[in-house]
Amino acid sequence: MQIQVNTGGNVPLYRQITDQVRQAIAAGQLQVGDAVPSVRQLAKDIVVNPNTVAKAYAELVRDGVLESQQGRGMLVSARKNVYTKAERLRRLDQALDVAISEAITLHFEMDEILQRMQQRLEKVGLSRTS
Amino acid sequence: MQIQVNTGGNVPLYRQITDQVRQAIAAGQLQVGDAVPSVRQLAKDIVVNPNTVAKAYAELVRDGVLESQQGRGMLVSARKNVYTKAERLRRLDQALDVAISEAITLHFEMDEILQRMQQRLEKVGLSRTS
Amino acid sequence: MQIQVNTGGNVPLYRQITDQVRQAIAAGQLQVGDAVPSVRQLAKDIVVNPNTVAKAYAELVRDGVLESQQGRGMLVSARKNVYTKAERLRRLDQALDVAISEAITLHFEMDEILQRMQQRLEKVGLSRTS
Amino acid sequence: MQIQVNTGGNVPLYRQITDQVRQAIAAGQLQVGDAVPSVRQLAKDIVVNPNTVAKAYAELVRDGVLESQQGRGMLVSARKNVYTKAERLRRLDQALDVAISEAITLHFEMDEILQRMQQRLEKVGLSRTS
DNA sequence: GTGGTCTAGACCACA
DNA sequence: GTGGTCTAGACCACA
Repeated sequence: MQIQVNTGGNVPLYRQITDQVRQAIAAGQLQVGDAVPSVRQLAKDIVVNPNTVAKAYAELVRDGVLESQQGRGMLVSARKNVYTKAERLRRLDQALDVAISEAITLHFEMDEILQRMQQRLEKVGLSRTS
Repeated sequence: MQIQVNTGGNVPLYRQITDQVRQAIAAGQLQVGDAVPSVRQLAKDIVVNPNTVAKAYAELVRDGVLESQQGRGMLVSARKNVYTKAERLRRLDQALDVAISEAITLHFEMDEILQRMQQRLEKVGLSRTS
Repeated sequence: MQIQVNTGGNVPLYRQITDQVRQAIAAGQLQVGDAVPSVRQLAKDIVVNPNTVAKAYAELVRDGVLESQQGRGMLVSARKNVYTKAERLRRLDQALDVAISEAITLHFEMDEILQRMQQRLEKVGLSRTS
Repeated sequence: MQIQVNTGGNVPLYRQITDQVRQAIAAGQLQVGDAVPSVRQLAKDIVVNPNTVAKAYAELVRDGVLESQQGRGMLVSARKNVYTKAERLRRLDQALDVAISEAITLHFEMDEILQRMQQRLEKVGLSRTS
C-alpha cells in the first residue's frame, strides 16, 4: 500500500491517511486480514507526527475498518457499514450540497460540475465498478 | 427566502447561511437587486448571534454575491465571475474533493456518487443547460 | 517582519495588518513559503485582540496571499492573480478613488498627488519594471 | 453646480456631496461668496435624505469651506487649509498607502498604478493646473 | 502549540 | 433603523 500525504491542501493529514486506507481496501489492494504498517513505521515513511497516524488508525478502528491484533499490529477487518442506508445517504447529500453551493457561486453549470466530479473521482482512484 | 440552520452537524453556521443564500439566488428565489434580511433580523429569526450572520454576509460581499448599501442594508449584487478560470476550477475541485472524501468514508461507489450528485443538482434548480 | 498598528486613525486595525503583510511581501521581506507570526503571538506583540489578527489573516487567506497549514500556522502562499482582469481593475479603481477623495478634501492638486504617489510606490520597494 | 450621487458604490453619500462641492470650488465653478443650494433643495434634487445633506454641509462649514449667512443660506467661504503642510502630507500619504497595498495584492506594477491613478484623477475632473 | 468558530456585548458611521 | 469593527472569552479540531 502506497500512502502519501500533502501538507499543501486543506485536507487534514489524518483524514488523508484514513481516506487512502479506505481506498486501498475498496480497490482490493488491501484484503481482509492483511496487515497495515505500524504507527511508527508509517509515520516515518510519510514524515508525519506519529500522533497523527495514531489518530487516523483510531478512527479506522472505531469505524470497523481495521482491528488491532494483540502483538501483531493492525489488520484489515471485515468491512462493515456502520451507518444505515438512509443515514449514509443523508450524510452524502449533505456533503454534496456543500460542494454544489460552491459550484453555484462560481457560476458553473450542471454538466461542467458532473464532468469535473467524474474526473476527480477517477483521479482519486475510485473505479466505476469498485 | 427561508433560511434554517442546524447546530448539530459539523458544517459551521456561517457556512450554512452563505450556502443557503447562494442556493436561493441560483434557484431564482432571490433576484439581482433584491434585499436580504438585515443582520439583526436574520440573527433573531434563526436564533444565531448577529456576528455570525455578519460574518456570512461579509463573505458573500467579498465574493461579489451581495453588496452593502451603507446604512440601508444588503442586496443581491449583479457582479459575476470575480475569479479567474483557473481559480474557479481550483475552488471547485477543492469543494468536490471534500465531498468525495466524505463519500469514500461512507463506502459509496463512483456511479452512486455521480447519480446522487445529479439528483441534488436538479433539486437545487440548476437546469442542464443553464 | 515588523508590524505596528495605530489605534488613533480611522483605518481599521485588521486593515492595517493586512496592508503591512502585503507590503512586506511586495518588498521581498516575506518570501513564498515563509511563516508569518502566529495569531496569538502577533496579537500579543501589537497589543490587539487575537480575533482581530485572525480576521486579518482570514482575509489574506481568502485572497490567496497566505495559506493555513492545519495546526501548524500560516505561511506565504504562491497563489497569484486570483481575480479576473476586470475585477482587479474594479478593485484598483475603488482603492484609488478613496485616496483621491481624501486628496481632494486636503486640497491637493493633480500633479502633487501623482508625484507623491510615485514616491510612496518607490518607498514600498515596487520597482518601475517589476 | 451639478451634483449627482451614486448609491451603488462604497462611497458614503455625504462624502460624495462634500467632495463634489470641493471639486466645484477647485475648478472655479463656485467662487467665494457664491451661494450653494439649500439643504432641502439639494436633498430634493439628488433624492437623498435631508439629514445626509445637512451632515455634508456641516462638515464643509467645520472645514471652513462654506459659511452660513443668517437668512441667506450657505455661501462659499474664503478657502483655507485647516491643516499644516506636514499634516496634509501625512494624511495624503496614509491614504495613498492604503491604495498601494491593494494594488500590490492585485499584482499591478508601478507604471500601471500611476497611469490608472491619472485616469481616475482626470475622470473626477481635477485639472492639471487647478 | 496552531487556527477556526461562536457568543455576548460595546461602540461607531451612515441614512 | 442599517452594517462594520473590536474586545473578551469559550470551545473545538488538528499536529
